[in-house]
Amino acid sequence: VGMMNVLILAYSGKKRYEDATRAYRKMRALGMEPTRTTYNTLIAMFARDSRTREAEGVLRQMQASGLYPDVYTYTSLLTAYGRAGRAEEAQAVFRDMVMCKIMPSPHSYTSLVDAYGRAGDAEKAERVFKEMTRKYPFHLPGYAALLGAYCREGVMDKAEDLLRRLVRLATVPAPGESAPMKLSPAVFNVVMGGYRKILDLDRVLFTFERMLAAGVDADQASFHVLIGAYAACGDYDGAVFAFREMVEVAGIVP
RNA sequence: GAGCCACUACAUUCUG
Repeated sequence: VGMMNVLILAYSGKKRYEDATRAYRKMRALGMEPTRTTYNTLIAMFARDSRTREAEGVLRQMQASGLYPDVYTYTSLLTAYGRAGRAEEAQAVFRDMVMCKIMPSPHSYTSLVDAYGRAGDAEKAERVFKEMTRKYPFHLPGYAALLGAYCREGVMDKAEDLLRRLVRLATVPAPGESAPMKLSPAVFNVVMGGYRKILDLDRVLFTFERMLAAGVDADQASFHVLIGAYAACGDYDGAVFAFREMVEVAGIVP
């Protein structure tokens, strides 16, 4: 069973839905009992692609086999509805989770923040974010999700404020910690992406520099945004330059 | 019994 789970996980990572579900069916045909991990893996696979219908189907099979959803299951369902732009249903899942005494993890909060962000409701995204930071003050994906919400709405001043707070947070160790929090390139990438969308190349570059100044290394996504920003603004020399920088730093071409 | 870590779940670009 463990080996089948690994196989299904491998398929799900490559988005081979047919193969993954076939492996799952074969499992049952061979008389093996799928575990919670089996179901969770399948649900997550569909969730990432906003295939809520299929995710729900797997959930029902999971329940039919007597297994209860856990925090992984619920978080994937949050992701499924969130990515599908169905924030209210994500909220319903969240309530359900709490009612069933499953403690939402930082992942869960992030998915719900993201759900509201995608639905264009930055207000509610903010509310969930605040709730998250009460329990998990330093969960970077949660910050990135809210930054993304602001960027999608084009309220870059709010994104700036939040990013500034984050950079400030990272200059000083948290209470009880010896080292300051290490920021991820992703939080900068999100903001760069927001500026790219409104074709503000200066701010994209400024944010990029700020990331380096904060001691954070640009990753592949950073360069993709950067190159895309140059291109979108018609600066092809800049794009080529950024591309060369990327290769020189160790990036690879997708 | 407790604490770290790892596992199936979270955010940013592109690809599919």
